[in-house]
Amino acid sequence: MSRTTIELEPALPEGVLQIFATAVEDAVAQRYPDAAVKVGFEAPRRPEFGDFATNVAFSLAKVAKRSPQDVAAQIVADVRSRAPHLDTLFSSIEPTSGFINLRLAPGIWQNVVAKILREGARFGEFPRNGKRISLEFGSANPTGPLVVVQGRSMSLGDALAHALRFSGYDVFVEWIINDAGGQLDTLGRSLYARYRQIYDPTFPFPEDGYPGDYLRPIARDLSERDDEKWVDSEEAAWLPYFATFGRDRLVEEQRATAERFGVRYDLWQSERELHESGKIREGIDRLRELGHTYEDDGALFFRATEFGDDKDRVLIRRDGRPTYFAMDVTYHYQKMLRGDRVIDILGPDHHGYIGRLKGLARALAYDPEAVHVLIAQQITLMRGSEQVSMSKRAGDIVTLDEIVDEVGVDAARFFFILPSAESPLTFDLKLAVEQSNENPVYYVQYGHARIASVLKNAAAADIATAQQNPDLSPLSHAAELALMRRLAEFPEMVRGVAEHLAPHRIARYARDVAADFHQFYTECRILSDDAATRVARLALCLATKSILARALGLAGVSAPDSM
RNA sequence: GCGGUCGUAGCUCAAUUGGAUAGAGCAACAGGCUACGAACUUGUAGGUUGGGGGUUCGAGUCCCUCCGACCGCGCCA
Repeated sequence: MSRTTIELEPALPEGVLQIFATAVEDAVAQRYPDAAVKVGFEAPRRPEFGDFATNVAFSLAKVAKRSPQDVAAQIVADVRSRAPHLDTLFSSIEPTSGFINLRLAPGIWQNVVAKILREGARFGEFPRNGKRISLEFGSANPTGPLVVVQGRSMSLGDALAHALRFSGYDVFVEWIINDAGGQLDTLGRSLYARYRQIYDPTFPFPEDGYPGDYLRPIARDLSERDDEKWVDSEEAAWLPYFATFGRDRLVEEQRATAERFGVRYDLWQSERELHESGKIREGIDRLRELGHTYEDDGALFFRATEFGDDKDRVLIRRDGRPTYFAMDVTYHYQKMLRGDRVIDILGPDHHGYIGRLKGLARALAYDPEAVHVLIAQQITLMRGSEQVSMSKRAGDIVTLDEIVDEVGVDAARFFFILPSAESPLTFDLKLAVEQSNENPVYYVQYGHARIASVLKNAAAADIATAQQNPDLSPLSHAAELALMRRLAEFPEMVRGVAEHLAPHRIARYARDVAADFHQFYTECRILSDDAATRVARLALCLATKSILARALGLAGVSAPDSM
């Protein structure tokens, strides 16, 4: 395909497939007037079957009373005779065992490269669709440092947030601070014990207190500020003070860890604030208005059994205090008010909650299908072949900060989103520390750095031409076609992440792009003696670099020019 | 006991939501730099997708049933 043809007729894969689909529909309407078919395309798993395939012949086989193989062959023959110009758009159209396999002409893929170069970071971005999403992830109790589970939750959540924004949604990212109820008292008592131990090392630590050493520096700061002021006072006097002081410090540290991890939130919602501001009533009142509550034995119940739960749930205790569930009702009610969809990423111990939250959505007259709960499954930390103990009760926690110290943000974030959220993850610290090539982030980053290195060796004039006005027609080598085809998948990949809430696809896609580039690099000399080839390949490098950086960026991983 | 999630190569995980001969990485073995970064690449080997049954042109995917693992089931948070 000549260059002028490309400019006059910027045929992109989606458009070309649409043309083919229309041709097939016309042919089918002619031959089988009663059959209503929708022509869909999929990417075959095996590359020798081409770029795309359609399975229309299978659904027609019954109506046609013929084998799918015959139907497919007939359709291809019909389409060929009716639309001979298709030969300029496809390099092959073949019926194979019932499927119709399609291979696009190289010029179509070259057009995608040109589009990437033209649009840069905006390539594949969807227009704003006006839909709002409330997305919560990472949330932890304010009673200790963030650990590896929150690391995974944040990696998944932040990548998902990026993909959703890129797909046109307005995403509101939030964190709930569980700072109400008894656990904050436990925090206060634990912190108080650490404080007293500064003056008297034999001072007993509470049986159910939060072990580990992380409260000691906070206690030290407290003693520097207040000296021995609290040593002789009553618990009623010091408990609220210590609990609040501890919470503030720990939330501050959690926020710092999140920022270091590259994650920013639109809202840090304090549970206690929901209570104190009276907002806690709103969700409960809403349920009451809708007639889904009743009083029994002095307590207020939610009729959860009418919404699929196995038991009615208490909202207000006999003593008048609202339960955790009441807070959750209110919090989710607010999320439903500010989002057309609500997405929670929860820990593995909360998956009993999925049904309850969907039931709650129905009770609140909100579409349960618009509520999504993603469970970030368990992580097993290993050091070589030895499992790292992470018992919170025993106090031997491994903090997220320690992990980042060891392996860096890039490796941690990439590793955390590599498996799907529902799949348990085994994370070997020893291998990550060794920066062994088992850690796939280096593979992808190396691809990016390798391109940067080639560009450094290229002439500035060649790069300028490649960026601004390249003739891409020399790109026809198998490795070049495979790479171009991969780059073209980017928008569809991001859409898939958003639609299926599957951020792990970002990491796998980035790896695939890198693999296709490395193969291209091995098989094709970029800085060729032939000027036309050289400029075209430099253009392909620029497009690849842009897509790699974009994919890594979605995952929150840096794209270095050298490493 | 009830409910949820899951079970795929020796290990860690995919599989475009029902498509063709189930794919990658690591580990193992055998190859590839006098040229742009070998942190790369080519090939070989590795499987009854936990077992069995069903639905249909077609099942890792959907239904039933066993086996096994993890987890939830409080007027705790």
